[in-house]
Amino acid sequence: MAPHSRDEAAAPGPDPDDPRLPATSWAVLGMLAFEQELSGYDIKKWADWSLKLFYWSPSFSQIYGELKRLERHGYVTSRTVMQDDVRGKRVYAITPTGREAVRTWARTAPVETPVLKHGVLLRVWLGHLTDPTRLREIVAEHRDNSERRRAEAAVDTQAAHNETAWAYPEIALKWAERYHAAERDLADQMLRDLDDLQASGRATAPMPLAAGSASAAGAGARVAGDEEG
Amino acid sequence: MAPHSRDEAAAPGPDPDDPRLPATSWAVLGMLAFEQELSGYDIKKWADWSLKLFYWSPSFSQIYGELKRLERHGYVTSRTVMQDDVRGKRVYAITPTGREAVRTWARTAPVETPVLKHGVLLRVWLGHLTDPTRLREIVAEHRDNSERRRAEAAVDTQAAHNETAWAYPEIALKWAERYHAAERDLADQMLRDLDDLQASGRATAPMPLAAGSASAAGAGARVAGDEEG
DNA sequence: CTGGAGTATTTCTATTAGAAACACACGCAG
DNA sequence: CTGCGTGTGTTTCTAATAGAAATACTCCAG
Repeated sequence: MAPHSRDEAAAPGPDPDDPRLPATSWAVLGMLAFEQELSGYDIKKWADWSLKLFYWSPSFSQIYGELKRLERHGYVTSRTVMQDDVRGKRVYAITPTGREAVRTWARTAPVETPVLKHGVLLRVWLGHLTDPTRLREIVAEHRDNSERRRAEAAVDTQAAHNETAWAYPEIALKWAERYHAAERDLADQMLRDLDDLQASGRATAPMPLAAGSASAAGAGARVAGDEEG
Repeated sequence: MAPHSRDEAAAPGPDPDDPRLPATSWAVLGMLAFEQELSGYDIKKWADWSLKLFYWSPSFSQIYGELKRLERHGYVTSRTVMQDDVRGKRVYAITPTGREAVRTWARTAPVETPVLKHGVLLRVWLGHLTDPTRLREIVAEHRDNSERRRAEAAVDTQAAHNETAWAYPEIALKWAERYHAAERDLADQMLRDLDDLQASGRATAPMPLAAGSASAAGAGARVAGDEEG
């Protein structure tokens, strides 16, 4: 087995510095840092509402799991509040230790590459597999979706603007608004590129199925060119 | 147990339609659709080189796993080629069935939301946890990284332009070039927003640790406001 | 001949996505 | 009043994914 992995169930108390928690932990702890008791359900809804515009919303399973882990670390405490006589829910609040930890993370974590997985672009990249009309439809739909998300972000930006103390979320949401506007415009430009390709007649036959496609896969794939035994 | 889950080790032959494979499977199969025998290693290198600019590059473990699954489905075949007398490698080639399957996927798969996980934005959103100078540094570093990726994409776009038959990858790479340029410009705009916030004096004290932060978490968090038992 | 870089693949663990199951409350249509 | 859908709130399960590391062998430089 590994030397001791990166255990975290060892001591009951909080860790000395910040243990290397995944980004989602910090996101959850960060939400709690806005001074408010929140249940797992609250966090999920809030994330869906606003965080998802620039940071993929975590699943229920993960949120509840993270909350338990954060509690083990002493970063949050929880209590059960009753809503009617039988039903209760567990709400979490950040501790001073947790606040310190999330501050340290925000200050010192390395600047990482944003994760982007753009299915539409993958399909454009593989454009020779689809007929041009359908491909155009796909990109057009993506453009419309981007505009929809832009509008959503604009509404949320307004909402944040009206609340004092939401200065930073407002800046992030403004960024999201511009980001999704850019996505929309990028889609439009790509639509034009696609049309130009059509007009130039080089489309739909990029990879002759038989015949001399020897140098086909070009630069990236030439690696497989010197084998045979 | 579930009715029959979505088994895929059932029949040895290829599936009737397209079994619901994850996106990564299609990405791998799509690369093989460029007519070329490729090893797992080749695919990884190629993905790192170009796909990662718009579609997060899969890990070795996943690529090798996907190749085995694709072979079980009859979408690819493999053979071992010798490079010297002892060392060999396994290269994969797409089958007609596989080509048909990836075509069907490209044509019919729903247009899905791109996955974005932007750590930098998360930290801006939580800006009140960091001192403004450090936050500015983080965003500035992100801007520089974006410009670097933009330049990378520009080089690759050129390379694709010179190869015939790379029309669609070229369009995708052109998109990537503009995308990362947009990211760079968005970071610059956000830097200005951050400076404005500083100038207006509303920074660093958005969340009074004590005192009347009753309505603090605002719109999204008001959910926890009507409890107590 | 030792060390590092590149090729090539496998194994392991932790993180993450997503669906589903469960449980209860509330309002509304039949 | 009975069932049905919707919303709250949480847990459990499976599969997908990221990332590091182990293995192993080659070639080249010092």
